Amino acid sequence: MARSETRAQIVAAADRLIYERGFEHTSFTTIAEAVGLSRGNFYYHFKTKDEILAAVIDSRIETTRGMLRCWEDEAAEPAERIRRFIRIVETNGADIRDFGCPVGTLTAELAKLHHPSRPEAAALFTLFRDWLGTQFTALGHAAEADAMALHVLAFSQGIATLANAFGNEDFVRREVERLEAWLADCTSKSARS
Amino acid sequence: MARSETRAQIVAAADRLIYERGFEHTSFTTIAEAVGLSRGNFYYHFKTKDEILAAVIDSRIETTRGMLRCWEDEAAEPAERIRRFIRIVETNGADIRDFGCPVGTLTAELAKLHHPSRPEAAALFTLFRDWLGTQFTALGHAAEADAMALHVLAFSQGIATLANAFGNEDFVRREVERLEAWLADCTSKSARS
DNA sequence: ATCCATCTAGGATGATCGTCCTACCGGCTT
DNA sequence: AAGCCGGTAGGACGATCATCCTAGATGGAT
Repeated sequence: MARSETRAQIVAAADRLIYERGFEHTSFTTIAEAVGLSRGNFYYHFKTKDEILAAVIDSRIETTRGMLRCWEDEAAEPAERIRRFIRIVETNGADIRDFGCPVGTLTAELAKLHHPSRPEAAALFTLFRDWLGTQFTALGHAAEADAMALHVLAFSQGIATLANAFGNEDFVRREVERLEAWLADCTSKSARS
Repeated sequence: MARSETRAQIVAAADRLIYERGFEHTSFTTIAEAVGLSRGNFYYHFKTKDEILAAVIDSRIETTRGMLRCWEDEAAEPAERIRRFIRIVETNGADIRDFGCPVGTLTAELAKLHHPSRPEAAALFTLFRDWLGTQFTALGHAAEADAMALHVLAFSQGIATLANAFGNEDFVRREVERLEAWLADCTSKSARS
């Protein structure tokens, strides 16, 4: 198989495994078995475990960029775009209940490990933060756009954490509605002004 | 030294280490060095690593119970009690910026590990949930008390996660104010009815 | 058919992990 | 003084980890 193909397969498998089991608890052997390759062969594709992590984070950044672009294409209205973001916790409900938010849990783990890739993981948050900020600016809240973006981000993280802890889907819908109500309130204010 | 004393020392050291580095990344050796005991001596006090974790969680539950009782003693007003809870993210600001919320990060890690002590860790959340629910009931919101408790809990978790990711203290204060404003709105509603 | 670059398999290495065992020490009882 | 017992030290154990190396397989170009 071509080098890049195998690499992509490894990254895809590692991505999922790191999400499900955490970075530290994901071993070379586990990834190798998932891809169907021999353990020793990894050195040819990735020299260190940290290199795999970096590739996974890069891949996630690329995927996220694509998702944001997709939301921009599908929805012209900034408020509707933000709603797309808010609803991921429902869309990916099952995964979040089982494994939490991929971004939040990875960032938290890397922080505890003092891992060099921690800033890159946090950059995933920044991606959402900036994109949401752009949408709030478009809604006419330029001055508070970043604060509002962080609010939406934080709220979503909280929902994900508790959904994972309690496994309660009623709660998720309720909090999503609460956040959407807050958003509707924001847009009505911007329409008035 | 008496058995119970050493045990308490081990639990205290393990508690802190598990918070700072995560459960999996905290080894027997690390805890032993922190307490100043020999590695092998642990078997006398704790037969397995999971046993230490269970003891740490029990200790945290007891500490939390004490903190909640303290808030009840210090503040007669339910709204003020809830505000005490909300402000932990500021009180423990430095720790949260470095290591996140002790409850949230531990629960998330144990979920990924499919660890048998996961329910016990989640019970820490339940402790706060029930206590907050009691306060909201006292405020006259019996019907939505649990939902409101979960909302406060989720909000706090979100703040903690992002504070850890971005290390931004302005954000923490802003979101705390937002949550306190929401709470003030709730109490004014209950006063009116 | 030969050759070379690409890719793979599988084992060796040293470190660290949780776990366990046994020899030891010091203070108390008798 | 003798003996016991709660507490300790330190090393051995097998497993697993990330990493590294080397021998072999594959397949297209010559």
